[in-house]
Amino acid sequence: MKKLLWGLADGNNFYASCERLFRPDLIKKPIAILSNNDGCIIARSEELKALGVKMGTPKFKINEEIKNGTIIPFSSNYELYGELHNRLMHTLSRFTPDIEIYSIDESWLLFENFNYNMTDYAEHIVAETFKLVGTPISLGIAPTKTLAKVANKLAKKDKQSKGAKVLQTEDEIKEALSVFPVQDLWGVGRSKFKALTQLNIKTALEFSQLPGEWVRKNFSITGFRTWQELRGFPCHQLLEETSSKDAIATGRTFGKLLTDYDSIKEALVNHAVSCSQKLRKQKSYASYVNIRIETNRFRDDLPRYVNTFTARLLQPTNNSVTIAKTTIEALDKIFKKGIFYNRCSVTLLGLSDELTGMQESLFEQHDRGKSKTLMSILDQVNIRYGKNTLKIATQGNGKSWALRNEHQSPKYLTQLDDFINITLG
DNA sequence: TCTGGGGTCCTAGGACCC
DNA sequence: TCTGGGGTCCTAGGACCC
Repeated sequence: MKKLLWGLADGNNFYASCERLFRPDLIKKPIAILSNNDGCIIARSEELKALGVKMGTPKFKINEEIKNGTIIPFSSNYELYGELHNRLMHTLSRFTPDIEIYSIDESWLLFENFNYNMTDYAEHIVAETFKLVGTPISLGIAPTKTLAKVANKLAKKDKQSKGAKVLQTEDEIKEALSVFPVQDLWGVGRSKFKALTQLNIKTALEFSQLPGEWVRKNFSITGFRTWQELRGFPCHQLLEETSSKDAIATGRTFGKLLTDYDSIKEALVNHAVSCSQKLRKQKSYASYVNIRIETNRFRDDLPRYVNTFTARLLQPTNNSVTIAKTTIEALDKIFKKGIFYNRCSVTLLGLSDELTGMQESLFEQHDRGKSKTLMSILDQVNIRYGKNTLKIATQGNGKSWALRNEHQSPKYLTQLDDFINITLG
């Protein structure tokens, strides 16, 4: 019989660790990574957590601490995190052939018939990764993905654990689940937690001991999968890296409230262009463009307006100009005057693969070659000389809606000008 | 003054067909 | 006056994730 074990490896306070890698002076200091627009906190160093600052805290609530130097803020620097992510994943793939990248700082590792002492091996992976990449990780290993998540949290919590935890025997699993809060389980969100609280279910073990039929009936298929995985039956597989996305979205909150049509149009066109680039990168075509415009949901003093519109493209395309044009048409359907907007987004839907034969309408056939050449030149220039070197006319200059990021660190690994110079004396 | 962004999966219900 | 039933496909919206 095959022996399968799942590992979940994830970066400890990943964004904060990335920033700190280039600023050793910040070791042991509370670091806050801010969302786009410097809106709220999306990652914290251990020291910031210790201060009791919660995830998602709006930045203005820590302005005082930033000013007096207690908390060090960073605007998010996705180029830096992305590059360190690449190095992390590359390094982890040395330890098993079966790896699934799950997010910017997490990956699943599948160990099939590994005859090592898994605790030793897990500790080895953690130590080697830190040595080679420089950012610390934790690793949890168990018979299913859900249990590996549990093991990973225990590895993080237990300071004696060397960053690794393996749950293998029935007794080990039972003991771990008996003290694991049910709301911390992967797949249990606010709504399931509320339902479980009403049943007086507090631990993962108690949840796993509910009757299966009852769980299936009351918690839908996703809840049932969690239940099964807790009992050691794998429901989640390893997902292939090649699978394309089903939707591609770009959206941003504006730097300030906007009322004028032109600024919103400009922002939407930029999002449309950015979506189109992502679309071409995964080599697919979109059939629908969905746009959304809305007011600030926290401003009770202003009228609330949220509206979306989905426009069908005449035929599947990945041409930035066509998608931008359709985006503007969609805006014209839902734009209202006299409204204070604070965010807009574009989502491309109905994505189809380049390779799985598309129906071409007769009169557009000869345009497709031209469009492909134009888009490929656009992409090449922008990859080589930086984002938005070459733009389409309606993209504008971004001044009216640009976001704020006042605390951006250098792009140490991806911008030549930002590389650190080391002078050997 | 100031509250992120990009995804996936599931279900209910409407539209449409025969 | 009487007005089926079952299937599929699509979409909107909820829940959850990082």
